[in-house]
This record gives sequence, structure tokens and C-alpha cells, in this order.
Amino acid sequence: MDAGPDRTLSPGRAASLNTEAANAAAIELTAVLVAVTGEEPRVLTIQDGRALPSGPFESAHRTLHMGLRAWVEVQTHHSLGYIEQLYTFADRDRASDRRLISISYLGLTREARATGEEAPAWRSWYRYFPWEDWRAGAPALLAAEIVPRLHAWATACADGKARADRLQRIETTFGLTGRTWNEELVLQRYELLYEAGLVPEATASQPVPGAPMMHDHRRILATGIARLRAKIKYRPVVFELMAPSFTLLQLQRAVEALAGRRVHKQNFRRLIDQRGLVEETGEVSAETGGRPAKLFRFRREILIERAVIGTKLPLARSG
Amino acid sequence: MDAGPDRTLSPGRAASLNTEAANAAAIELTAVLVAVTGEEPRVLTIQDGRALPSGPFESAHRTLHMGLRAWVEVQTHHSLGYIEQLYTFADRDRASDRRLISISYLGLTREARATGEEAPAWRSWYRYFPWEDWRAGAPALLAAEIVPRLHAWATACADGKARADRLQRIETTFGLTGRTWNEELVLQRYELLYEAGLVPEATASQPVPGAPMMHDHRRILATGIARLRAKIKYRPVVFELMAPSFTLLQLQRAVEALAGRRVHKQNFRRLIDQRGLVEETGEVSAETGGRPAKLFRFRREILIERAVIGTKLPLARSG
DNA sequence: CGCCTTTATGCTCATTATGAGCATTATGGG
DNA sequence: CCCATAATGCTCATAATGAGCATAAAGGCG
Repeated sequence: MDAGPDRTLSPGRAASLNTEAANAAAIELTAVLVAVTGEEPRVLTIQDGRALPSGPFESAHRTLHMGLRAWVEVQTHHSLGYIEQLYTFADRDRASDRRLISISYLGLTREARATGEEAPAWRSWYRYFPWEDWRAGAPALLAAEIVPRLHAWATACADGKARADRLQRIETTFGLTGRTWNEELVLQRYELLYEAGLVPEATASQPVPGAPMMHDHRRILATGIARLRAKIKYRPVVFELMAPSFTLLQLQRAVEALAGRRVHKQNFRRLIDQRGLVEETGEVSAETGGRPAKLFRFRREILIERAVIGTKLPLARSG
Repeated sequence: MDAGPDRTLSPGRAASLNTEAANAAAIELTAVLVAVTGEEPRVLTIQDGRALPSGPFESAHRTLHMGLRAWVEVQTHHSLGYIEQLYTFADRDRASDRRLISISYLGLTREARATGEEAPAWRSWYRYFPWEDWRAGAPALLAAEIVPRLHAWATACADGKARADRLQRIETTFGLTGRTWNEELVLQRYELLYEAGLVPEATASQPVPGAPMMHDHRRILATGIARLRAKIKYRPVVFELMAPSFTLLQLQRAVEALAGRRVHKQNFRRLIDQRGLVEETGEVSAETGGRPAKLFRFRREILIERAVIGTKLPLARSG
């Protein structure tokens, strides 16, 4: 968009000016497919966990949504309960100067045997972001390694103003000194680490723990996790990750897996039935270890009954 | 994405398979630029209000954000305070079977003389969505025309199940029979009207009031309005639309203009200063008609102090 | 000048939402 | 029968939210 003041961008001129752009750009779709299995949030990967499933943009389907949905259902043998566009990355490629347009999607499903030549596999997303799992308290990794190294990076900054800014960002995104941990800042934390040269994608030397991915796939994954962590608080999307019937504790564990933190059990239950999100199936599950738990199912009707509802998480410090 | 089960989408194969796709797709950017002037939410349009500024995707800038920002600043002579990606539409064009990729952005700024050969002009967004302005109560248009015609459309449906679904959607998206109006459902309402054939974009006969736009620009605008209405409730973005100093009533009017509804004055003030979003400039404005109002400025520091803050609107039925 | 209109501000109150605990109830396993 | 493990039921204190009432400060006007 180099248009000067007299070169208004307009649909009418798009066709004629577009030739160069269309030839210079490559388009691909990238999917962040999430499932929760055994209290772990998992993401579908390929290439031995080094990439998200993605590919060229070509489809007989009328919309991207429909194309993606069809593809995922073939891959996972499960219907894709929920799908949402994440972000379109269209930055000029540093190497080739070619423009790569990457349209990313977030999809929620249930885990199944994925098949394909690229060895698709479900992996816990905390493999890529170990510092994001606070379910057992603050990860030791943070105080032991990440924060000191971030501080070192900030302090090494010559310019005083920039140094103060960096310190400020570290404090807020990682919830230090009095501030609280905000589980939604997944992307900001990753980008800070990237900027500080502490991830393999940015540097070769001495990265912080956490498996890397090809291209900017870890950034896309961070975007997906952040979006999902925000979304579960006001939309009943967790249910797309659950079996048809489940106990309230199973539901709670799924939420905790996604949020990376514990919630207060009784308050969680209060909230769930206040909103009328579930109904009893009439059966109970005896496999819980203690008193048998009632089984519930999601009241899918409410998706149409109310357009926007809340499933706010009652967040707590302890379990 | 016609990939069968054994044709995993992968980055590695993207380049080779991509040729056809790249040639078949045209890429353009579309901007929803918003300002608030004289208690009206306004959007920058071209072509006598029939289109949003948009154009081919070609830029010397490294990222789309940067390119868009530079372009808008040249056009509006104002810095673009806030910019965010809205959505990427990439549906197969009904006419040409060519794929048109349209990446849309939402930008907040302040109104200025826009110049250009396409006659850019700021227009109230309620020109395009007259039913979305509830500041003076429910628009008469709704009960008089829209709802009856939607009901007629639903009732004309032969299939009983589909008819019930349509009625249900009408009730919830328009907040009928006991439900309350949800100002965030801008897109859903527009799409319902589109489906019912009540907008000029979908049909030639007897559309409902509300100016149409070329292509799917009114849909993009609806997306932008919806996003902004949601955002002002938890992010202090309104300030990007304000002059450097303002009275609390001016701030409130801006929020009301965007939300399309009135808020409770005292509660609004309580909330604003609870969050510490503003500070007094020390001056007062005498042009308010009554008692002079203190002038405030946005405490821009808080954008870094806290990563996520709330500017929840205290919504009320009356002013 | 005193009254009225208009807007700015300060405060109170009822209700609801949220964060934390305590207590009791079922089951299966020593 | 005692225990550990969960599932559930309830209570309480505090914060957040929706509505009003009351007072203060200007300008316009008879």
C-alpha cells in the first residue's frame, strides 16, 4: 500500500494493479486443532511435532470454513465441533522477499487416530510452552531460568528508556512483583522471549526450554491458545472437547487443562448450573474413586436460545 | 483443501502445489476506519458512500499492519491510534470462480479532511444500519417493518423444523419477546436480513431501509462494528477516538455512539475513575451548557502498566 | 438579583456475582 | 468399621453493578 494521498485504494482499481501482488504471494492454511485427553490439552502436529498441519489453499469448497472442516473431519475421524478463524499472517518473508499469506484457524475436536503421510500426532501444548502450565503452581522454570534471563536481556540494554520499557513488559506479561499471572497473555510472553532471543526460532544459542516449531508455527499456536483461554470464559466452547456425557469434575479438569490453572471446585459447579449449561443424564459414573458422580450432557439448545452466554471460570489460587 | 486421508497438508508441500492457487487468487485489503464526531460514529467511505476504502495488496512495508497504518495516516492526516485485523474473507467468488482474498482491518482515528480521487467521506454508520441505533429507544423501523417482514419470511418456510429455527434466530438476534437487545450481534442481524432477502445486496425487490454497499463491504462493516462494540467493554480503546482532552460527558457520548445505547451517567463515571483510566488536566470546559466540566486526559501509561484492563460499560435502560 | 434550566458530581442502597471455606454424603478398600 | 477420595450442599464476606436522590455551579431571564 504505497498509495500517496491521491492514490486512493479502491475496489475499482484492484484488478488492474493486482497482477504483481498475486504472483508474488503464496497462500496457505494452518490449523490449530485442539483436543483434551487425559487432563492434557493437546494439539495436532505433523513432522514429529515440529509443525502444525497446514497446506496450500486450494479447495472445491465455497468457503474456507467449509474446506477446513471437511479436511479435518477426514483427518481426525471426528466432527469438528467448533471452528474459528485465528489470524492472517502476511508478512514479507525475510528470506525470499516473497509474500507468504498464512491464514490460520482454531478448531476444537476430540482426539482420534489421525492418519497421514506426515505422521500426525497429538501432543500436549505445554510441550511447546512449559511455562504456561500453572496447574501445579508456578512452574519452577520461570523463577529459575526464564525471568533471570529476561532480566539480563533487559538490563543489557544501553538506552535507559528502552531498558525501563523492557522491564515493565517483563513484569506485566509474566505477572511479577505483586501483579498476578494472566493466563491469556500467551502470545505476548512468547513474543517477548522471541525478542529477547531466548527461543530456538530466534537464535541458535542457549534457548529456554520448550520445543520449537518450524516457521512461525509456535507463534500461531500461541495465538490459538490465547484465543481459546479467553473464549472459554464467555462462551461454552469447552463442551466441544468433551465426550457426549461427562462428570462435572471431568469438565472442570478440561477447563483447567486449557486455562493452565486450577479453579475452585464448588464455585465452578455453582456457575455451571446457574447458567443452565448442562443437564443430568440420569446415570452415574462409578469410576471416579470416591462417591459416584452424576453424569451430565451439554444442553446444546442454549446455543440458539441465547446468542451470547457466559461460562466464566471461577478462578482460584488453590484447587 | 481436497486432501484425502493420505494427503496431509504440510508446509513442505505447500510450494509445489501452490502454483494454481496463487494464480487464481486476488488479494486486497479493506479498512473499516472509525471516528466519532458530534456524537455520531462515523466510518470512512469512498465512491459516494458505497464502498469502504480498499485496494490491492502491494506494499514496501514488512507487515500488513505497517503498510495499512502508513496509508491511513497519509489519507486522514491523523495518526492511527489503534489498528486490529478483523477477518479474512476468502470465499470463492460467485461470478468469476476466481478466489478473492480480502483481508480486513479495523482502525480507530479522529476525523479529518480525507483527500483522494475516490471522494472519501466520513458517514455515520447508522446510515448503513439504522436498526442498530437504540440511543433514543428502540428504532420504530424495527417493529414497523423489519420484524414483521422477518416473521413473514420465517413463516413462509414450508419445513416445520426450519421454520422454528428461523423464528428462534429472529427472536434471539433481535431480542424479542422478553429477551434483551444485544448490541454486539450486528453481524448476525445483518446476515439474517441478507438470508431473508431483505437487503439490496441480496435482492432487488423491496429492501428494508439502510444504505447498501458494493461487494460484501456492508458485511465487513458489520463485522467491524460488532468487534468494536465488544471491545470497548474490556479494553480502553474509546480514547483513541477522543481529542487529547475531553469531559466525561463527551467520553460517555462517544461510548454511547459506538454502543448504540445509553449508559447510566453516574455509574459510567464511577467506573472510569475506579479503573484509573483518566486524570484531570486541571482545566474546565465552560461550553457544556450547565456547570463547567473538568477536562480529563487519557492516562496512556496504563496501556503498559496493565496488560489487560477493563472499561466495562455500565449499561442501562435509560439515560 | 432571585428563579429556572442544565450539566456536573457526590453518595446511598439493594441486588448480584465472586472468592473461600466448612460440613455432609456416598463408595471402595484395608 | 475406619479411611481415603470424591461429590454435593450451604454459608459468609466482599466486590461489582444497576438505580436513584441530592447538591453544586454556570448561564439565561424576568
